[in-house]
Amino acid sequence: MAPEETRARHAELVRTIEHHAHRYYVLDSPEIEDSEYDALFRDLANLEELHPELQTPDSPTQRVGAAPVEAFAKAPHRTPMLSLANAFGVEEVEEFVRRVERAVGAVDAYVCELKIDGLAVSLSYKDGQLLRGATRGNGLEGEDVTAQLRTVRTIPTRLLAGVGGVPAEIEVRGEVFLPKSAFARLNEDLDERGKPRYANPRNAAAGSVRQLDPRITARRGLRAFMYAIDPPGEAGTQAGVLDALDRLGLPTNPHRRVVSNVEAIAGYVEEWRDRRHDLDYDTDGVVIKVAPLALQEELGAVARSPRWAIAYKFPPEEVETVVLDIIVSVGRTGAATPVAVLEPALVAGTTVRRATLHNEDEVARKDIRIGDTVLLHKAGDVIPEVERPLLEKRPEGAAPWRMPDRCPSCDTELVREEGEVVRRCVNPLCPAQRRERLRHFASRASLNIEGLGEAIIDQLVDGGHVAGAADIFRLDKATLLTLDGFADKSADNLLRAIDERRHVSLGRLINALGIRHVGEHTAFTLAAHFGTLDALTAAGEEELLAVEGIGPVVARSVAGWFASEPGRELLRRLAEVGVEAEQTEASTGPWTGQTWVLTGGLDGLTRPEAEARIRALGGTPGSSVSRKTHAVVAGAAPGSKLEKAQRLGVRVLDEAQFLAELEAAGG
DNA sequence: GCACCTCGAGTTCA
DNA sequence: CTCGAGGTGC
Repeated sequence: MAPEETRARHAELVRTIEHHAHRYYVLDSPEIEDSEYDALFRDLANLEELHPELQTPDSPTQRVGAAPVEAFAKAPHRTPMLSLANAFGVEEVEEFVRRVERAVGAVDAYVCELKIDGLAVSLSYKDGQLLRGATRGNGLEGEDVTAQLRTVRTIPTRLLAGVGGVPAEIEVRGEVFLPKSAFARLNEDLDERGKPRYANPRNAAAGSVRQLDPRITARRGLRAFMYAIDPPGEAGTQAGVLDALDRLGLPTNPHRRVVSNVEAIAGYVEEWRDRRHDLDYDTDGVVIKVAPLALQEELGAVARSPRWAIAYKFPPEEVETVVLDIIVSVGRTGAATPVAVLEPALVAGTTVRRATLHNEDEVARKDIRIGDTVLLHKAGDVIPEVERPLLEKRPEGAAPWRMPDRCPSCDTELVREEGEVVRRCVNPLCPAQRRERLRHFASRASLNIEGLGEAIIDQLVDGGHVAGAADIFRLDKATLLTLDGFADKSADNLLRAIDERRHVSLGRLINALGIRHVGEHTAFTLAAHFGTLDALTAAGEEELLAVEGIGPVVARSVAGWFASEPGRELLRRLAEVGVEAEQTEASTGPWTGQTWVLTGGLDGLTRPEAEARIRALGGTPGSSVSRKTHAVVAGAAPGSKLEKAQRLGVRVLDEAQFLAELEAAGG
């Protein structure tokens, strides 16, 4: 290559890389894959290696590769980095607005910004060049992490020159964070190398910035959003500050909003309470700032926080709480499950009092003891999960938990079968099991008797009105009226709901019987194969084994149930009260053989509706993603299934595309 | 015999 | 959602 060509190629690479980096931080919209970016980057590095004279201090390649340092130098802040006062409810935000407006009169503009859960930093630029990067530290003095922050792709080493040129000397402040996706990759990598994981993205970001070797920082994939600038220059409001940062090529968060009253602030908070889960970074709240900088100055600061801003904190997703007790609940199959009774704690918007501990091995593995202070979070934002005990807070004398030997409900011995993890109560007459079987019988996937919920079943059992499933169909109005909260109308409604279920689909009825190893899916498979309850009753183990998806364990369980005295008795009594199965036919359609998996919330239709429409076309609604999954429909706030689908290369549709495909298929 | 997919069972709160 | 375990295919 001729020297001028080389020079031109070098300049082009630098321009392209800076352009893409700019898309990343100003617009938060990557145009290209990381791998493509990395390839461009390698080209540039190779070129500079061959032609060192082309390399300048602000070349993108100079972001990485600085030598490790021994320790961090102290970095005093020119003006203190304040922290914000917190508001834990919307009322406290209202209070803040009142306080502000009492002091300076009506305010017509507030800026709402997402509060990024990362690490506060300050960047100093001189004549447009990144001079120093520092952590917040104690607010007065932080640590000099210039070499580390230089590796953050979205932090420009050189500011863009706008219309007015680049300010001679400025300091900007913001938050450095690790995207959730990069966090997941990092932990996977640490696992592989047998190193301890980071507990959350914030810790990982802090740990990555505080790497003495910036080359390690460079590999972590940190990003940043800036929100303050000093001096503000022409900007007259906080919104103007953010725009000015954009113009300089500094990364800002795009999801900000200027509002004029407290209702609109509450609206922003409400909107992002859920939407934030769709972002690839953690947010722990919303920062509300009085927009005009003149008013900010007038309001000033008290102690260590400004009076013109407040941080609204979302309810925490992870909290500490105390295990008051570990009780054992008995399911319909007799399975004894340990459940932690907790000091009520607010997590992700709800008060949690209990959390399953799955089984005794799990309790032992996590070593959870009564009296322990534990870390509690919500798996998939719904199911509370005890993560781990905080050993440093363990009370003296707390003993390891032991599974009881006897059923808490009927005092029968609990048996743990060879090779199984669960212990079971083997008494078929156990009251706890009987109650759970009734709940299962009436539940949504079984007979779906509307209005016959757990509380009412408990009352019916406790009052001696119902012992077995068939007794439900013998209930009369006088009995119902003796129950709590039942009046004329509610009693009639429940009786009608029960009566409607004397005719149900065979699949539902089989599921309702509560045969071990037979759930919703297998029940419908059996219904489709045998067609009638009589045919299924007559089927032997061999005949069952021939059914696709039925193996020896299930075949034995089904045949055994229909041959057993309690099984035959239940069938006899159900027939007596007029419960009959309807013939069911397997539906086939354009989607036969396709498994569709739904994740996240749908807008236009409910989950059961969506599943019904998939079935109507012959498809199968699935619950977990594998390579064989036909497609994944990702609604709002999709869970881990989306990630898995992407990893396996399974097609992902949004709700609109899903509806379009449904219509196209004739459903 | 193993890997991978599916399914069952248990659980939380409003 | 998670865990364990049954079923199937290589």
